[in-house]
Amino acid sequence: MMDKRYDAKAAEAKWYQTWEKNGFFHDDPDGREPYSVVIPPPNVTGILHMGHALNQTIQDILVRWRRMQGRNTLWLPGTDHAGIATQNVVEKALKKEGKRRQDLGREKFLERVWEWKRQYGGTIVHQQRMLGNSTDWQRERFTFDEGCSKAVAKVFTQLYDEGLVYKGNYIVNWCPRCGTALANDEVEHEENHGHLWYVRYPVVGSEKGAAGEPYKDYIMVATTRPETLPGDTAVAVNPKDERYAHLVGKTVILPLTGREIPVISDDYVEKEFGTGIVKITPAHDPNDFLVGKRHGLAEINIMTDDGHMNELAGAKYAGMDRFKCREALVADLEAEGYLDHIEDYDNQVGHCYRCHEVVESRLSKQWFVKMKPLAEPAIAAVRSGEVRFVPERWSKIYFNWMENIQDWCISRQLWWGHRIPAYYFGDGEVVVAETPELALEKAKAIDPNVMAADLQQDPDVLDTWFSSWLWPFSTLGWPEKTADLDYYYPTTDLVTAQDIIFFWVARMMMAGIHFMGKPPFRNIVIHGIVRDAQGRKMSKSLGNSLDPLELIDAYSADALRFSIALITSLDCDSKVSKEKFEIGRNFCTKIWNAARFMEMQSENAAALPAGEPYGNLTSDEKHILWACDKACRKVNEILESYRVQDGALAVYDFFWTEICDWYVEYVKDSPNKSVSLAILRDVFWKALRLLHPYMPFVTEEVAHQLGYLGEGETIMRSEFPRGYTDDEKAAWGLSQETYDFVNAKRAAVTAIRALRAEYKVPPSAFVKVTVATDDPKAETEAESLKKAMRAESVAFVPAGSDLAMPSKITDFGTVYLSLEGLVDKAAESKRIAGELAKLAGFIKSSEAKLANENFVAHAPEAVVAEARRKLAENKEKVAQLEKLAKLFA
RNA sequence: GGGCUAUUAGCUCAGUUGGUUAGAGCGCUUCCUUGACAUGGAAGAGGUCAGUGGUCCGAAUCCACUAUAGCCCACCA
Repeated sequence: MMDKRYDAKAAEAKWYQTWEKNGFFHDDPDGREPYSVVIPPPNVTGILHMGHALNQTIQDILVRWRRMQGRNTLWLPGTDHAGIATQNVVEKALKKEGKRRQDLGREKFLERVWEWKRQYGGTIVHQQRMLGNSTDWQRERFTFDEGCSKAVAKVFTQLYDEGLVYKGNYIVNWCPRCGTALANDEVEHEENHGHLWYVRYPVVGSEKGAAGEPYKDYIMVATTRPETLPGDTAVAVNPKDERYAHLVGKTVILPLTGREIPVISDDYVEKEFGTGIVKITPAHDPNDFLVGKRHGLAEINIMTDDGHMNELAGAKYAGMDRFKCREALVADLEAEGYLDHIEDYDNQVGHCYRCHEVVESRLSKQWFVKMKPLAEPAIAAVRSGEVRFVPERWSKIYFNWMENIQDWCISRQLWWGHRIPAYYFGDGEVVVAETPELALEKAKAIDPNVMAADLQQDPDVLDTWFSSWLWPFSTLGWPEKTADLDYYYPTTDLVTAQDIIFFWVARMMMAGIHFMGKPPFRNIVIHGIVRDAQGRKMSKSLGNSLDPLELIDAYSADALRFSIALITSLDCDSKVSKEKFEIGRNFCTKIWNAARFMEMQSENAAALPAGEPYGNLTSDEKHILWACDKACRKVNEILESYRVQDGALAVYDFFWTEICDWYVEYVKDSPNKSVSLAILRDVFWKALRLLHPYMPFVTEEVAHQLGYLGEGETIMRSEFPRGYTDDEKAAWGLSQETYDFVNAKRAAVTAIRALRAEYKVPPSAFVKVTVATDDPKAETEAESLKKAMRAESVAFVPAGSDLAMPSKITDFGTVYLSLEGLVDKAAESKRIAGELAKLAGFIKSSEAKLANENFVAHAPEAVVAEARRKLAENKEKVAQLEKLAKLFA
């Protein structure tokens, strides 16, 4: 006996264990068509959030569906070592002990990180199991495991040998808190309410003025960053700016320092902005850096790597925090009469995407990847359609970025990450090799006397994304030639949110094509971001996050998954609130109760072999089989185009409306119960399998409870329903016509129920019903109509008959509710008048349409025919209603 | 500054190549507890599809402009 209530927690724990233990998530390469997906690896420091839940639910739906279709399926899980994020977490822990990473030293610190990973790194991996992910845990990978690390070293070396990796002294984004360089896209720009300081730079040779105005002749410079002033090596004007043409070539005095700097002209300067004169600080601004290169200016670095001023900023400011220095320096400028005035000014300021510290532009030696040569074939692969974005519009954004791609700064001044395989020796010689041994070989080729101990490995590590961009093939064994790599690469689908198209998707495209010769996936499926009910991004600081684990606890994983699928649109972001997950929970309950009904009825179900013709079927039986066939085809078709939401709707409607609301109600009073139940069993089993990708646990549990599956079997490897064959449909006498006939019958039932409600007939009361119709089939439905309408009797009279009783006109015929003296003539007359008015409107519009020659000539035949039919039908309805109206007048 | 997207019922959203009288869930109204299920059932109310103009026999759907909202990219100090 099934329990009255479904115990989701017990079922979910039990089935996940069973699936994993029996290896149901695992396939080995074979002769079948593969379907492979790699999971976007979450940070090893991460905890499961709604974004993961959305992303992974979509993937698991696709994966389970394909697996049930018989494809050899791989969904590869894993985590990302997340350089900065993880290092920050461990450093924070150290801080509590009053230590810094420098106190431990590199090796000890890395031991601590690995220790941390062993202890806490499994959190998210455990949480993913709660979702029901059918990921192949036997193939779980980590971006910092041995295999991935080999791949990283190999890739770096190869790119270096090809001249695509180079080291250069460039201005980079620098996070003073993390103490490392950041790539451009690791910087988040935020609106900042700041100021524009107007500072006077005296022209050399001008006379000293009165107090408060030290020099008579000066030029005025506007800046948002006064603290960088000690690093200025020029001021610049636009070459076309006539106001300042006379100044170019002259020299001005840098306030507070007394240093003399030239006035130069450069197109970069906007005449309209500020005063039209810019201070140039090549070591602390990316634009100024380029201007400096063009004009051969000195680069003066005035800051330390932790955001303090150094001695080059001047003795007074050395050691000062950069923002403290700004205040101090502005105060000094004012005191000395250099500050003209201050304006409020809003601009965008870059922040570290990890710790949110204000990013500093800073000159330093870093490693870069030349991206243009890698980007070109990656652009071509999408242009040619070899790789497809779903929805397609994301390709535009991809092209836009790829066509304006900048070189990628890949070195990070961290300890946690893949160490750069570059080795220095002798007098600035460098070799790059996959291992220290190979490096030594290369070094010996340059200088035979070099010993292993002479080689100094580059202290920096690589950007985390430098391992993630290899994920689709490094996880399959590359650079080894493995069977997995051969079979599962390229992967089929990549499912991810829009926010990592640049970080990750675009770079995987480049690496895949460059190292494997083929793009890493065929379809890139981009879904929206989960937002709160107000449309805000979910974040810890706002406290508006929903915790998927809490939702699973409250409603079950199936409920979470189904609700997410139902509210997800690939085209836009989804707003969610806790109540939305009740939909899934309620659906779960509905499935459970429908299953209980079947169990209770099971003794009535004769053992009819599935697939055999059932003999003479009633119209309701044909109807459910036809609806089931439609649902199966529809769901397959929908999932083929990744419309996970539409699939959920289709199966929800089929299960709830068709099976539960109508067919189960029919079965209760069916004249030949054993056949009706056998059909229900068949249809129910198909419905369970259609639902399984969305709600894996409850479907598995019910499938076993109802005996569809035996010990050791699983729904996740049973066949995904494709609908009935033409032979079956013919044998059972299914047709669109029968289907429509039953829909009409339902309309008649609904009409009587509405009349009962209007006339307040108690639900317990039996009524007399008369149906006016000429359809000879109608009479065969008398029994089922009686039950559904709760009628004492159903009589049939010819169409066009009119009785002085409340009635509604339906596709089935006109249904009359016999009330024997209870008829409210006035109310009925009013209702009829209302209906007539409505019909008059319809008739008018369809007459106008049919009178239009162009409509008849251009519209598809079916549409015109339908319009004609509808018009005739409405006219008939009007005639009938007018007769009735007289009776109630 | 450049690019993208959205605007449909009180709320959240569907609406597949333009084609009958625009749908769902939640919420709301009325009624219904010995019935598989009140986490349920039945019947309802509720929309000039943001606005204006255009193309077309026909527009929620295609085009243009306007309004509003949001996102992404970008070096205006």
